[in-house]
Amino acid sequence: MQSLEDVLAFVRVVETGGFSRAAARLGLSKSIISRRVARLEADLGVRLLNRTTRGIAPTEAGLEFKTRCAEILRQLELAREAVTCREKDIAGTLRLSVPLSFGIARLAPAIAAFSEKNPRLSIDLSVSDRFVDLVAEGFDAAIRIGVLPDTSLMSRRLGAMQAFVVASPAYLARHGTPEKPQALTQHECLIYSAGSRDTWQFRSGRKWLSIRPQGRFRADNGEVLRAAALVDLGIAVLPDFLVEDAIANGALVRLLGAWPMPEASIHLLRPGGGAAPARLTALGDHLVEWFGSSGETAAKL
Amino acid sequence: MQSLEDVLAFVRVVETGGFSRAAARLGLSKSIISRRVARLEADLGVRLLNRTTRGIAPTEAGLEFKTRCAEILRQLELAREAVTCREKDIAGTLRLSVPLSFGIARLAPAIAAFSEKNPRLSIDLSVSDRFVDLVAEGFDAAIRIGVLPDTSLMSRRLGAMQAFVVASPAYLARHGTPEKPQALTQHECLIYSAGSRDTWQFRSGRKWLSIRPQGRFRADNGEVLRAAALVDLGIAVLPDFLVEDAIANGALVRLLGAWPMPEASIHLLRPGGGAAPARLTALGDHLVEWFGSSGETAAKL
DNA sequence: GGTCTCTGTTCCAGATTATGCAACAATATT
DNA sequence: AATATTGTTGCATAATCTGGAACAGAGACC
Repeated sequence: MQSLEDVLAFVRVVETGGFSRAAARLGLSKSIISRRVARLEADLGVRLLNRTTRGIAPTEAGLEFKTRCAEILRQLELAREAVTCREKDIAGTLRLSVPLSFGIARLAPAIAAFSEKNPRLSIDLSVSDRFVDLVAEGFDAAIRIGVLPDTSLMSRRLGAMQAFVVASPAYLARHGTPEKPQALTQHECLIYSAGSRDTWQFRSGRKWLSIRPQGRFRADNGEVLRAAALVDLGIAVLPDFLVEDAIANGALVRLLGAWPMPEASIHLLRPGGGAAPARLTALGDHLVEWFGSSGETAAKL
Repeated sequence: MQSLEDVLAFVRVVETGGFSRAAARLGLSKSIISRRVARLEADLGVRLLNRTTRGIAPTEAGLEFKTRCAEILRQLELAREAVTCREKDIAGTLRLSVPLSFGIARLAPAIAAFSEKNPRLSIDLSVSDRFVDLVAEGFDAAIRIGVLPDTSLMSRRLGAMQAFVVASPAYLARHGTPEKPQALTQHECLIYSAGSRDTWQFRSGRKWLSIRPQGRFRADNGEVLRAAALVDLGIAVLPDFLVEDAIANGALVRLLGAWPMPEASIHLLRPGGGAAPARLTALGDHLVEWFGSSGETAAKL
């Protein structure tokens, strides 16, 4: 395996017509250049240069090798430029994994707007509540809500999501309205079965209150729980983006407003270390801005 | 200036799918490979691979860089050939893809002998049952047994391999010895699950007899099937090179000798047209002679 | 002819880098 | 739970690289 430094030294010697000039060109001593070319000749088993004390002349083999290697060096530079320019360019393909309900309700418009702003970028969105292996499945990034699952991933906080306790007016008419969190244990609670926690958290002054919900209905999807609440089955804890409209139109009522629930952070996750590609940084910036304004909207409810 | 060693390490990592495999291929430790690729990424300022503890996946940039650099490495090899008159010389590097069990059991000694005869030649042997793309993965040639898969490759027949029906003496003592091929259906057959055929072929006079073997044990590797036969699990069809020793020492008995199975041809494949490089022609000559004499040996069993 | 300048080569000692082993954490498999 | 495999990193040793200096050969100039 020839060393590229040997090849470069040789090519420069032929181009400049001498070892000393090549050395000056490359900012090295002439002894290094002499040695590199000699090593290249030894590796190849071919004499590339005829030497006199007054200079050099390439052999026929040397001329051919120089021609080919100058092109190879050029191709290598093009390869380097291709990958470094790409990283600085908002182009190519961006593969994203996003949560199901959040992806449809909140992210689709955000990413559509981003895509419109960056027409040279293709976006491949995979919508799933399943935890994907970003590396093995070839994703550039994932958007995740709540607890971060894997510390080997690089994360950037995009904003927050607020959970509300809600029930239908008909349910409340029949069962009464809970006046404080502890009263929930006397109610039919609609339970999210994919959560990392089996308690509902409320802030009470400086403290956090944990309530273990009881109920006969469980589901691992927020939209299903919303549907259950809308048909009067019970009290649910649901993210803002799933209940904003129903609260606005009166189909659901927000409860226990004096006991706020914790916000869940929205994060952009990506594999590995080092600098993020430009297209990911741009997406992150765009989403921070998007959720920044949307987050304020939710807080006003 | 990227180092060619770094580039080569990276290209091999992508081709083999991992650092450890690339290290084995290049005969270096995995720590060197890890560091060379990391240095290449640092030099370029671009992440080329996403890493987990279980493996790697090239980034988009990584894929592009690999594609370009594989070509650059090839051009460099062509430059070398051009000046060393390699076409007429048995020197340089010969990259070969060979089947797993056959490569280990039969080819290694043949190629070791060839290498001894040609000390200026380096040999890079890749042992795999996977079908490789000779051109894309930079192989000079492949050795294949049986059906030829791709007519765009140039092939040269080196010899043949004979399959035998075998079982252990203990299995036969317990279950009896089949007197003709049809009796195999009453036996426990050990089935090769990676074959292109689910029948066993026997010559009966001028005709071919197909028997569909029945059995509870399947494997996609000949050595596994041999091991199963040695522990009395049943009757297997195995190539000569895997059972010669066991037949010679009585651990396995050859059955149904009067109904020969078809020979499988051994071929040397290489890409493209034109004249073969001298080193490939020499290898082919050497292997023809090697299998010629070995083929006779098998026929005597 | 003598001197100077330029060329490429090789020696030498110090600086720098490469190497493989081992340990480690993470993950998958049995 | 134990084992195997993956890729990363620390460490000590070995190997290689580097530039300056010395050298020989050649040409230009006075």
